[in-house]
Amino acid sequence: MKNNIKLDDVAKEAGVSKTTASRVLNHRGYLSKETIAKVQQAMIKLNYRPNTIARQLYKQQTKLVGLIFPTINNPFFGQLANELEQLLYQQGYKVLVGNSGNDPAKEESYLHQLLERQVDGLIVGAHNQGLPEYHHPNLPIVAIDQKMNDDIPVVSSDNYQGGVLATQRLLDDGCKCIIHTNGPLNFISPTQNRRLAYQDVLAKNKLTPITYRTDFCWSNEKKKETFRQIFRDHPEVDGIFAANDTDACLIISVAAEFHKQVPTDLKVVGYDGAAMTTVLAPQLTTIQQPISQLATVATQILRAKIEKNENSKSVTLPVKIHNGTTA
Amino acid sequence: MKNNIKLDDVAKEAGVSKTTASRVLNHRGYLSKETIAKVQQAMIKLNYRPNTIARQLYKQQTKLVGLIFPTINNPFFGQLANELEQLLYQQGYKVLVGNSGNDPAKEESYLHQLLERQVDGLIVGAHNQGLPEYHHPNLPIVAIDQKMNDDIPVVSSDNYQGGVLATQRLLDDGCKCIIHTNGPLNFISPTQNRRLAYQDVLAKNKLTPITYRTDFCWSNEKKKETFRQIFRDHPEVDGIFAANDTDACLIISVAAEFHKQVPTDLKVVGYDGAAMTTVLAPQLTTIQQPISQLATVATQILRAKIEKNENSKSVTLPVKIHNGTTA
DNA sequence: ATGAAAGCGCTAACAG
DNA sequence: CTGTTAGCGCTTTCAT
Repeated sequence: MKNNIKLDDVAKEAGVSKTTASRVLNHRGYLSKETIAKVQQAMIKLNYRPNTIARQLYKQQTKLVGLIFPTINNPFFGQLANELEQLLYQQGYKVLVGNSGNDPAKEESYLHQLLERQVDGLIVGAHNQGLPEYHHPNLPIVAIDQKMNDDIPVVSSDNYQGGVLATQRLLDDGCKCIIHTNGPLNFISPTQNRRLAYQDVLAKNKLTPITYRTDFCWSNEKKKETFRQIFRDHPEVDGIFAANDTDACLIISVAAEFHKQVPTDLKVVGYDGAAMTTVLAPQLTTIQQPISQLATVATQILRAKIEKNENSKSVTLPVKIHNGTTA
Repeated sequence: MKNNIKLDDVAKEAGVSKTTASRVLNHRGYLSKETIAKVQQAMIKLNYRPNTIARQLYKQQTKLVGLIFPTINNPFFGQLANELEQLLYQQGYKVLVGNSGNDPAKEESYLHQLLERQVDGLIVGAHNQGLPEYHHPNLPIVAIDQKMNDDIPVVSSDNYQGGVLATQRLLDDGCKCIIHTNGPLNFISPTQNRRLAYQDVLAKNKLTPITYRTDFCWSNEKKKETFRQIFRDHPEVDGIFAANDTDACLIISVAAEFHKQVPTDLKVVGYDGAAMTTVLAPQLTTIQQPISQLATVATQILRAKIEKNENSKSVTLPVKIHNGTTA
C-alpha cells in the first residue's frame, strides 16, 4: 500500500549510513561529490520521498498555519483566505482551513485539535469569542477584525471610518430614514465600530438610528425574512447601510419585492468591497476593506511571533468607498 | 516557549507508566477507575496536550486531505472547498488548501510536499495536467472536472448537457450569432465537453461556432480586453455562452461599454451557478452545477480509497439551468 | 568526510 | 489491570 522507502533504505542502496543520506537530503555538512551522487542516484532509483511527519516530530514544527473563519465561501473571507494562502506559501507555510460556520462548538473543536501542535500558528477571523483555548499562551495567534483577548494582536480595517463614510454618503444622497444592519451585539468586535459611527453621524444630524441585527451565518432565506421585516416596520426607509455586500444584495432583491427601486426609492451601501463582488455586482456602492493589506500585515505579525517570538501591537488600516450606482 | 508537557510527565505525576497514561488518553484497554482519575487529574494539572505529530508518525496517517484548486476565491471553488471542508470535518479529516493559481510550478511544488506523507489523500480541481506526481500510486486522489490519468476517478457534472442547455437557450431566445468562451484546449478535461456541445448544437442549426479562449486565472483586466475583442471582431454578436459566471458578468460590463444592452441586444448565459453568484448577481442566467453533490461524491470516493483501498469509477452528475433575466 | 547512537512523543505487542 | 520494550522515520550531537 504505502511507499515504504525510508532513508535507511536509501542509505543501504547507496552503501552509506543513514546520517550521510540525511545530510545529502538536507544539503548540510561536508560531503564528497561522489557520495552526493551515489545517494541521489539511490533516492531516484527507489523513488524516495522524505516523510514530513517524522521531520516535523524532530523539529517540533509543522510549517502549517491554521485559518479559522466563519466560512470561506464569501467574497471577503474567500479573498482573504486566498491572499493569506499565497503569502504564507511564499514564506514556506501551508494552510489548514477551518470553517467555524459561527458554531462555537466547531470552532472550539478546531482549536482543540490545532493546539495539539498541529499548526505553528493561527489566524482567526471567526466571529465567536471568549473560548478559553485562545488564552493558550503557547500558540502564536493573530485575530482579524475581532478582539479575542489582550495578548492577541488584532488586524482590522478602520471600521469607524467605514461607518462614517457609508452613513455620510447616504445623508449626502438626501436620505431621511437610514437603517443599519449589523451582527450580534454580544461581543466586543471592531465591527461594532461601524454601528457606533453610524449612530454618531445620525445623531449629529438629528436622526434616529435604527439597527437590525443579522448574523453572518444565517441562511439567505432567514436573512431575507429579516430584511422584509425592515420594509414592513419602516416603509419610509430610503437608505440602508448593510453589514456586508451579500446582505446589501439580498436587501436589493427584497426591496424589489416591495416595489422599491434602487437607487430611486432606496439607496444601499454595502461593506467589504471584495474583488469578486465588484465583478459580480459592480453596481453596488460599498465600503472597500484593504483585504490584501490585511493579509500582508497579519502574516507579518504572525511570522514575527512564530519565528522571533516578537509581540506586535494591533493594527488598523484605512478603508475607502467604492462608487457604484446604488448610492 | 513551548508546552513541554509530554505523556511521560503526566505518567510520572500520576505515578503510573507512560503506557497506562496513553491508555487513559485513548480510552483503550482495561483500567481501574482510580487510575483513570489519577491520570486525568495529572493531565489537567499539567495542562497536557497530546502531540498530534507524534501520533501521526506512529499511525502513518495525518487525517488531512489536501485540496488543490486554481483559487479558492471564486464562487464555484469557494463553495466547493467550503462544502468539502464541512463534509471532511464531519468524517474526522481536516483540510489543507493549495491554490495553484493555475501555475504548474506551484501546483507541482504543492504536490511534491503533499506527497511526502503530509496528507492522506488529495482532491484536485486545478486546471493543469500531466504532472508526473499524479501517477504516484500511493496517494489516494480524486479529480474534480478534470481528467488526470486513467487510475484517478473523476467527479464532474454533465458538461455536455450543460453546453446543450446553454446553447439551446440562446437559440430559443432567437440569437443568430452565438459566441462561446472556454479555457485552453491543450488538455483533455470534461470542461471541453461544453465546447463540444456548443459546437454540436450550432452545427445542427447551421450556425458557425466561434470560441474565444480565456484562462481562468487571468486578471479581470486581461479578460475584459479579450471580451472587448469579441465585440470588435463580431459586432453582430447577440448571444454569449460564457465559461463561467464571473466571465459572464465581466462580459455584461464590457457589453455596456459597447452600448449593448442585456438582454435586449445581447443574451448571456453563464456557468457554475454557485450560491454566492445567485445572491450577488441574481439576474444572471446560468448553468447550475450540483456543487453539494460534487462534494459529497468526491469525499465518498476518496474515503473509500483511503480507508478501504476501494477503487471507484468516475461519476457524472446532472446540471440544470438557473433562469435569470440575461437570457 | 562519514558513522553510531540517542531521541523527538507517542502507541502497541507482549509479559506479568 | 499495569509496566517493559521496541519502534514510527528522521535529525543531530559526538566521535572517528
